[in-house]
Amino acid sequence: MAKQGLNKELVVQAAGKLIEQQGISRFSMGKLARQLHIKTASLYNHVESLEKLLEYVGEEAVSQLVHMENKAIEGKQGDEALYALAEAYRFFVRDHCELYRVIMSFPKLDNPTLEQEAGEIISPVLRVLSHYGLTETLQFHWQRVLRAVMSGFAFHEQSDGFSHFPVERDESFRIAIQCVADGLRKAGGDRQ
Amino acid sequence: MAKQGLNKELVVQAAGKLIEQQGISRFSMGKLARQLHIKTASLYNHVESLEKLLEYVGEEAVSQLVHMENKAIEGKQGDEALYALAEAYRFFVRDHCELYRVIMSFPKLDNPTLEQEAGEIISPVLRVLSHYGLTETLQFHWQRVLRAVMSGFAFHEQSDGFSHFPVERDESFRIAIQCVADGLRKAGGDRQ
DNA sequence: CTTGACAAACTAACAGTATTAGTTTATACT
DNA sequence: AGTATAAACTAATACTGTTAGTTTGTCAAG
Repeated sequence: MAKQGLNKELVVQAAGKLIEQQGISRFSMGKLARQLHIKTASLYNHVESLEKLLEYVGEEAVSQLVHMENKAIEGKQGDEALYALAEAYRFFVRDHCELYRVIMSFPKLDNPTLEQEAGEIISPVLRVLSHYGLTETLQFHWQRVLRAVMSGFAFHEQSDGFSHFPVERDESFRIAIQCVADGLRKAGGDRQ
Repeated sequence: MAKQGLNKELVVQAAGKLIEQQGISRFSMGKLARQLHIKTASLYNHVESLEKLLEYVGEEAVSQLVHMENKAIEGKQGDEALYALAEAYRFFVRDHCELYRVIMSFPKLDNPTLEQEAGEIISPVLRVLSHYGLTETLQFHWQRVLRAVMSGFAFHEQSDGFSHFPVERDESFRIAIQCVADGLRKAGGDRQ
């Protein structure tokens, strides 16, 4: 009624906040609408559907993650950059686990926008790998390896599959990244 | 009406099949009931809720996965066992990706039954690690590393975050596991 | 200043969701 | 043969996302 200056960006932003607060499982169009002081149906003036909305929220979250990764590695090289990258990923998942769930629940990345964003996602990873003297082919392979380690570790840590063991998770993380660092040196060593 | 011999096990089993066929996003109590030729409300004679049902389906899926892992590594040692374990994990996720989504979507593993099953999950991993001469502490750390690599790789491969690169995913996988194998040898080497 | 266009809110309705309470019914055991 | 019990049922509730059609507010052109 009051016709506030509401648009798609603000709706997506509010959705992200609500998901982060209450968890994705308790999120609904109705709750989002109430938070914005409009009726549920009015949301459809700004987003096409719940599915699309979650896609937008996910894209926004990925952008944030990539931004933090890039900030973390700037000015760094070699193992220092590698650790900084992995740590940024880990802390993002820790601090925004519900948003991370949204990203992970995407069915398939056949979306053109996401496909474009895939380049963004990989960019900081390739930047870190560039200091290890890999062939282009090996860069593609190791980019997969590194991303698998980062996301696998972050996911398990977040879902508590790790907790009840009598060893520090920080140390497990250090060992995991060190393992990748050693592998990278071995793979690129003969060209440096 | 016909009062078939329906019980919790059969319901969970049918739910798993339906999820695998149609995908978790298209699953509902109504569809499951129709498949079983009963009314939706009758399902609640066998399971407490949708959430619980998915928990049971997930537990069943984890059991299957662990069984395949154990079968894959039996009679093998060292790197051969390591590769066999990781491959079993990878192929399970590839062949049952919708069930894998159910497992991954568990909020937190504070469930006592899941906590118990956590031992099962880790058992084949520890068995593989036992050949590398690690201290007990290091075994706990490397169990986390290995599981992170396996699930991280499988997840990314399944969600297509890997596909559009001009290098083979099999080779990326080989490199990832080789990296862990080298790391394990380095970590356990001084005690063997 | 009025008119018109347009976006953004609304109401009303629909089909689908999980779930509960209360009731019938078939089977198995005393 | 009678009864207890588990498993089906019907009916109802409160929510879910979504669409169509309608009112309303704002901004720009005549």
